[in-house]
Amino acid sequence: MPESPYPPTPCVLGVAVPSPLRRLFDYRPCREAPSGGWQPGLRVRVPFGRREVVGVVVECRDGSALPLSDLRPVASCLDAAPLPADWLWLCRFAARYYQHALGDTLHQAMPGLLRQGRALEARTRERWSVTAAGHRETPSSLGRAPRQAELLAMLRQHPHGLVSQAILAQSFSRDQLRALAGKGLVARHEEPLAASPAAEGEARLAEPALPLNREQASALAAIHERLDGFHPCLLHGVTGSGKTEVYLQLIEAVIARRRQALVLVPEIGLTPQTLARFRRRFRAPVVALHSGLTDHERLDAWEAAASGRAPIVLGTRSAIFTPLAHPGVIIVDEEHDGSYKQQDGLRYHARDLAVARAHHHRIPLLLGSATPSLESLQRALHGDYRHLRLTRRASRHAPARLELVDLRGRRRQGGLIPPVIETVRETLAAGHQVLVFINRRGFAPTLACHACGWMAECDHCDARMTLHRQPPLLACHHCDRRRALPDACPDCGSVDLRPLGSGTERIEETLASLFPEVAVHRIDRDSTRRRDALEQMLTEVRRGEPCLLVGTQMLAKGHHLPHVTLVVVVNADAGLYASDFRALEHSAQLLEQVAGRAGRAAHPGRVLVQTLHTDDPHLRLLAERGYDVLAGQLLEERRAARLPPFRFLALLRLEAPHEAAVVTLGGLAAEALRQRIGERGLAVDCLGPVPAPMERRQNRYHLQLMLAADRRSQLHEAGAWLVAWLEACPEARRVRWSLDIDPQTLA
DNA sequence: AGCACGCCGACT
DNA sequence: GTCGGCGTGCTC
Repeated sequence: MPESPYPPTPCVLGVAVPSPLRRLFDYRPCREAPSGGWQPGLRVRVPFGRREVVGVVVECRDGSALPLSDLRPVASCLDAAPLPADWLWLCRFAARYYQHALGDTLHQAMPGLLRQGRALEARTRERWSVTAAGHRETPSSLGRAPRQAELLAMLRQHPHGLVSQAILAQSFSRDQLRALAGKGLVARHEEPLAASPAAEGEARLAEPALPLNREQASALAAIHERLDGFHPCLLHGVTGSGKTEVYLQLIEAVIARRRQALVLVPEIGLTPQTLARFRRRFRAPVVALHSGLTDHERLDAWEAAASGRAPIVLGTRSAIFTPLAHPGVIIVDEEHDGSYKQQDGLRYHARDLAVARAHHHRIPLLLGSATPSLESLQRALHGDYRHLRLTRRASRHAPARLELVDLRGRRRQGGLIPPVIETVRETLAAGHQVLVFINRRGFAPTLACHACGWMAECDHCDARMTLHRQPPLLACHHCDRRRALPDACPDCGSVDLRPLGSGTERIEETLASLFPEVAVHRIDRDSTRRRDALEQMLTEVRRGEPCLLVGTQMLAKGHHLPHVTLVVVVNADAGLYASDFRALEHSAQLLEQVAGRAGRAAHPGRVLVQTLHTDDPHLRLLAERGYDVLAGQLLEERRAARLPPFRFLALLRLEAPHEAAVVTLGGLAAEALRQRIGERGLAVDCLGPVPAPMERRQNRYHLQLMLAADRRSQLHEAGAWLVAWLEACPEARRVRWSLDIDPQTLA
């Protein structure tokens, strides 16, 4: 039998197709095989039902469970080479771990243009700069080529080179460039189109590294000595202890080894300032991935990272899916931040995927936080992660202690009690700035009738509507419903309608009337809706004039506010007494973050925390001994209560317009699952079904079923079985359901 | 998720 | 007589 002259062609391609169906679809290859043969990772256009979609080849097999004659052929192959293997690996891992459809996972992890079937091509620009030889060269030696001499002279004016476009615009030619390059006088560099366009024109000089204190140096050394191999570290450093400087010097070491650094920051952390700090620091391009990019920019960034041309990639949650040709380190800043968890679709946690990815690549992983999540802290204490601590602040001052202020029986003015207002007055008089923190936007949490007790409620949710004044309306923060303010109580007709409680707008109003002589800046989602509004306000504030800042957690996280010396927390209780088992952890993190805004520069700071529960043991522990001690205590409580991180959870959420459908399905699913758990002898607890904390949301009923297990593998098995059962269950077709692995909140 | 098929209500 | 509501079923 003569050997076939063609590369072996599999009979069947297992293709992941963008759909919630958790299985592959088999196709026959099309006539023209891609040059490298059929391989996993190639995008294909395939007929699917009555339409054509872009899928990804995941398996190349000899046969199919279906008769080959039933298979439809691939319409066309869209790639010459497969999409990056590390990307494909991560998507497959995430789909398996989060029990999500692979086709859907791949689809959402791909830049939009690739989803649409666009070709993946390297889009770069060339930069030309003078070589050492070019600097020594005397222009006269180019006597017979005056244009080349002029070109060389021009390039000498630009120490960091010029992009081809700029050179050609000066009516020099590509031949002249090539001629100089041929003589070794200039050199050509290719750089990603997506990187650092802001640096164009401005001096591309790297800013020098800052000197490290002993703790920073030893943290850096600990990572530096093991740049090869999986090496997870928790960089646990108080606010202002210089975590970022450690990141920057680590990145420097990584890119010096020609490897890439992937840096994740929380959603509100990727500010122009952060980006500018990275770009100033490195001569190498910094590629940023954020929501403001166009589809083309996003694809360019992806390609630059995948090809290895982007040494530093900085992005939010979804950036964990950026392919890397030469991964060198993954850094997750503020690793405890809730924005790393995707709350719909593929419900992944970017920090957890970062751990998996670093392990896969055998590279170091750095998780940084002043207030680590209990998950990461436990792993560090247990020795799974190296625990690197930074306890010293760069400023002379010790971190401000929380001072608990008793709200009981005190008259409040816009939420603040007289002694607190007095302290605000003194601080402003001393020429400093004050930050007032309240985690509620709007004017007041609701509008109430003083005659009959009626409160404004949302028609679509089990929730009160928030009163806004700018513009005046009632808004539901759980759905997008808005209503005009009623003139009278809809129940009793009384006109005595009053705001109940305080939000940012009301505090702003009160403070403006109490302190007419200083500016009051409100910073929340409503006031910063306009792009750059936040940056403008912060720039104004950093000028240092005495002023009042009123804001939600937007203001609490990360921003450097050197002139703030007093922080007031209007009400610490809201978060402390929520039903969610992570409520305490999250409010402690938030309080510590807010407190960290006080006194970062020349002056020491104070933090006043108003509460009705000055005797609350957790709050006192936080105030008296700080986050770390409280976190230790919380870990013990979690251990005793058999909650994460000592146990693993998965939450099945069910939702439908009609309550009956959800309740029926919830009951059936729980029953079926319990039976299965029994049959398989799994140590998995199935709790519920119970109504979700807010049963009705956007006019849909929400129910949930909790799975808990000591062992991940058993939780995974139970979850996988439940998902398969639901997919086959006819009653589940009219109910929207999703399984949330490692749920962050129970809402 | 799409997308079509299919069987019942108020309109040019 | 049709346009269109969303229930049900299917996608290699």
